[in-house]
Order: sequence, then structure tokens, then C-alpha cells
Amino acid sequence: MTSMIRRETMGAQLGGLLRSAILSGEFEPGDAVTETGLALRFGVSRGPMREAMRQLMDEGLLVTVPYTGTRVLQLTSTDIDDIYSMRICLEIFAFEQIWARRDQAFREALLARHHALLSAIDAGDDIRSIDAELDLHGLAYETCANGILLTSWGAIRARLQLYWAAHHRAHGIMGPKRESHDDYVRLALGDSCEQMKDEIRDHMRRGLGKTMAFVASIEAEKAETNRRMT
Amino acid sequence: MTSMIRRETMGAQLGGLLRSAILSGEFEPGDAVTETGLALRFGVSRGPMREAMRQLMDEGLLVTVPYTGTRVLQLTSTDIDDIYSMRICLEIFAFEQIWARRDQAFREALLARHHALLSAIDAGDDIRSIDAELDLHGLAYETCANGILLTSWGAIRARLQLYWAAHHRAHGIMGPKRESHDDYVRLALGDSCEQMKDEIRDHMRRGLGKTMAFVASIEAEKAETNRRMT
DNA sequence: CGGTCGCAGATTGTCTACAATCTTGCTGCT
DNA sequence: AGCAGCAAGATTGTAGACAATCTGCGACCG
Repeated sequence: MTSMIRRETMGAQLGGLLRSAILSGEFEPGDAVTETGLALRFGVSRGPMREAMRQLMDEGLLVTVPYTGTRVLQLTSTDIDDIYSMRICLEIFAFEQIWARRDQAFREALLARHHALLSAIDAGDDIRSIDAELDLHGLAYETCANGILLTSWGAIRARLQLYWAAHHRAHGIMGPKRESHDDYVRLALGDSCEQMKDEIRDHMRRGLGKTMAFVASIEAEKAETNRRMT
Repeated sequence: MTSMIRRETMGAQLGGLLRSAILSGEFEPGDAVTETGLALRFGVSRGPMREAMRQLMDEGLLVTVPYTGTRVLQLTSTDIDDIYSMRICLEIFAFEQIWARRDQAFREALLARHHALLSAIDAGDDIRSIDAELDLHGLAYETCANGILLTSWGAIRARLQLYWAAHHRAHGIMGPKRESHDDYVRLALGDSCEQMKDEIRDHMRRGLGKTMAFVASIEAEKAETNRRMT
């Protein structure tokens, strides 16, 4: 197990693998995960596994309580609300920062990512569609090249991906609509920053509505389970 | 070394101690720190020490390169610029979020923290003044109770504290002025959110100017050293 | 004299074993 | 029957030894 890839520490690679495992639904939100279990699952020792789990804890995908256990992040409606309001703030900030220096490379990258999103939707691959949608939105953050902003976006992105992936598994096909980002891309390449900011607000409001409805259904279901238990 | 405090993991306690050590100037920005050295320094093994260092890496106070070493964050002017623009965005967002639900507890807490700041300034304790100023600003973030926002503020706060503490040691007494937050507190308790937002922008602009001048002097000095070396 | 190869030291990465802590289910008492 | 206390299992926390990797200096060669 010592000779596979180089140039990156084992813990970091494991972090990627574990994130994929969580987002692909191998572990549901609320599931307990253990260091030993995952270490066995990936064929490594607890040390690097611990490092990987710590990384996902920072992203917010895992929550741990000392000496007790670690679980996959559980969805709550207040979290969703916090995330979306925060995301409006940050994405508007990102576009304000980059608006004046959108160059040819930016335009091409945006169109490329939009194309990737459309391809994923046409292929009917919902998991890849979710990834592509977040990649599309991520371009503005990446272009800022602001370390703290990127970290915040990473935390937001991880949570959104977790929610949407769970949503997809629970309710079947429910990826982004094909025309959902036409306005976003058009205005992002346009001349009016104010119009773009309005579009972001609208876009988020729509997303919040859909996600919130899902989380509410999950919470109702859980409350039902709890009631039945007592 | 096993029986000191309970209810909190050793790594977390070490994180606090190490942060204090860095901010108090025991390690200067750019200094190399080693796991073994710090473990010896604090009388623990490398395991918990590693956990503590990882925590500070997440906050941004330490930067590490695999298999090579770890150093205290080095100041750059682009970082300062990023931090302040980000901080304007987030602090305005925080006040927008809490504006309608500022209650009596909030007002009392704000005045209490302002009082603590004034006491620290009057006592001539610059380190405590820096801490108190950041506590004062932190109230808005804490009142939001938004996990991602708090994490972002933590990263910003750690960097600011690092810069200002280094500033203080380099140029002697240079803590916040006694009247520097009168407007901030008055408007935060006032009726106009727009005026408060303008105050935040002004406040940050002033802070950015001072900090930037300091960082520029540091960079000039470092360039001079580099030139002399070659 | 300049450049390149290689070795030694230092540092982080990884592994295994052991200790501290929490949870859970059972047992015995009231 | 219900509850208190305890014991066993599980899980994370901690320790120390060993391996992989990087950096820098010095010797050797052109």
C-alpha cells in the first residue's frame, strides 16, 4: 500500500476518496463513521484516516464529538437558510471583485463550464450535473483568488453537494434543469453588474425554495420516526 | 502530564496555547516551527501537537508543505487587501442579518465589550486592546449564529491579530485609539442600517491604510535583506 | 572555476500498541 | 415494575518507533 501515487500525502488522497464516498451516498447524512472502520475500508492505518476525516470535518461534512464518535452531517433547515443567505452575500461579492477584470480567459472558462453542465444534464447523469453546476458557480470565486473566500465557498459547496445528492437519492431524478443557468451565464458575461446581482438573488431564492422543501420533508419524516419510537 | 484538565481534548487545549504563543510574539511571522520542537516545548507527544498545529493551519496562522516543514504565516500586502475587502463584505452582511433582531442583550453586550476595550486602552495593555477590539467586532458575527460565517470570521480574526501583534512589537506602542470605536458603537445601536454600513466601510478603509503601510515596510525590509544576501 | 551528483541531517508521514472516555445494556435493589 | 449503579464494549485520544521525503552542503568531475 506504499506505492500508488506520489507528490500528495496519503491523508489528502483519502480525503478525496472519503468525500466521494459520502457524496455518492455510500454513507447517508446522520450515519456514524469510525476511524477503524474507514481505515479498514480504505486499507490504511488510523493515522492518515484521521487526517482525512479531520479535513472533512473542516469542510463541515463530518461532525465529531470527543471520545464518542463521528457522524455525517445531518441536514437542518436553519443550516440551509444560513448557507443560502451566506451564498448570496459571497457570490455577489465575488462578482463585484472580478467584474472589471473579466477577460477572455474568464469568458471562455465560463462557457466551457456551462457546456460541461449541459452535457451532464443531457447525459442524464445527475451526480455529475450537480458537480458541474457547482463548478460553474465556483468560477467566480476561483477568479477572485482570495484564500478566505475560497475556503468559505468550499464549505458552502460541500454542504450543498451533500444536500442535493441526498435529495437525488431520496426523490429520484431531480438534477438541475437544462435552461436553469442560461440567464446566469448571459448576465455574467454582460455589461450590468447590478442585473447580475439581481439574477444571483433570484437564482438563490429559487434554489432555497426547492432545497428547503426537501429538508422539511426529511425533518418531518425523522420526527415521525422519533414519535413512533417513543 | 495526563491529569490537568478534562472535558476537552489535549490537542484542542494545545491549539489555544500555541495560538497564544504565536500571537504573543514567541514565534515571528515566517519562523519555522517543528512538530518535535513544539511537542517538547509543551511536554506532549507529536500526536496531539500535530492536531493542534492542524487546527492553526485551518485558521491560517500556520502554513505547511508536505515532508518539508511548517512556518508561521508570512504577511503579504495582497493578503491584507483580500482580508479587508472580505471583512467589509462579511461585517455588513452580519449587521444586515441581525439588524431587525437587536435586543436588549445585544445592546448590553456591545456596550460591555466597548467598555472592555476602553479599559484595556486606558491600562496601556496593547495586546489586550487588540483582543478587545476584535471581540467588539466579533459580537455581530456571533449574534448571527451562522456556522460558516463564524468560521470565516475566525480566519479573518486570526490573521488580523497576527498582523497587529507583529505591528505592535515592531513599532512599539500602536494600539487602537480611545475614540476609534465611538461612532461604530453609536451607529450599531442606532436606527439607520445604511449609516452603519457606511461606518463599517470607513472604519475598514482606515484600518486597511494603517495595516497596509506596516506590511509594505516589512516587505521593503525583507527585500533589502534579500538584496544584501545575494 | 562552475556545475552536478550524492550523501547526511532534518522534518513530516505512517504504523502499531496502549490509555482515557463515553455509551449501552444488564443486574440487583427498592 | 422502575430506577440506580456498574461492567463490558466500542470509540477516540495519546504515545513512541520506523519509513518516506525534502533540503542543503560538500565532494567530485568537466
